[in-house]
Amino acid sequence: MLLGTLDMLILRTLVMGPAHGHTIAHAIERTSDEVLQIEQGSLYPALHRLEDRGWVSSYWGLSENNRKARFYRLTAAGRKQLRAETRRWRTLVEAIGRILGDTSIAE
Amino acid sequence: MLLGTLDMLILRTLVMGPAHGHTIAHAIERTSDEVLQIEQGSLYPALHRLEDRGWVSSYWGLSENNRKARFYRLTAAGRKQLRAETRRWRTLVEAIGRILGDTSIAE
DNA sequence: GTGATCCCATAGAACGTCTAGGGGTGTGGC
DNA sequence: GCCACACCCCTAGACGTTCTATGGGATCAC
Repeated sequence: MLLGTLDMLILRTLVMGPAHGHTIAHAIERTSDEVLQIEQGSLYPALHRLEDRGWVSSYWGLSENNRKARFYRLTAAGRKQLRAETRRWRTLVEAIGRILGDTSIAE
Repeated sequence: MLLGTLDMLILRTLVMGPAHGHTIAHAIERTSDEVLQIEQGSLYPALHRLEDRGWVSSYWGLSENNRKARFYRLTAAGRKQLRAETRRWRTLVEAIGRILGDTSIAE
């Protein structure tokens, strides 16, 4: 019901420009104040999945540390997908918020 | 990463008092303005899971429509679990919100 | 007595994620 | 020169939740 959120986070991160896996993971962890932890075993399958679906494209390059790294770039389709997923996410959060309620009964 | 949200919603629904599966599902769907759809194939496994973990207890009774129905009641442990899951949920939503940003770049 | 609605349930597939590995390469200290 | 360490990529297999598909029984309206 709420799977696939990682995909959205990756796509969102790539809006800032192309990046490689290691960087993407750190960016997400840092921006979330370490709340979100991105395991490598989740990250790379996700990147490959996104590429298979045409939402990102990739190329080999050199990292800031002079190491071989695969960079990912957002495609037009990926941008569209991001918009759709973001909308859906906000809708879901709002809906769940209505159920949890504003009160502190369950808080 | 975000699985198990259904459990939280069920527990939250049971705060209002004991209920049976059919009612729980409808309550969640109605409160969410039909955004959330609860499939029976997700609902019943979830209820059994919650009972196995001691977060709800169940008993047979009669529904408002005079039909045999299994009612679920929140336990003390379930209440505690709900508080924990709700806190975690809010933390996650906030973290993801920081990544999505307030701007409309990706909106 | 037929159809619709209510109610419970499960098997099996699907999917994303995690655990637990494996490997290669540049950098800095000794 | 060598070693430790951080950087960087990758995958197999297990796991947990959810969905699809299906089954059955019981009550009510007509």
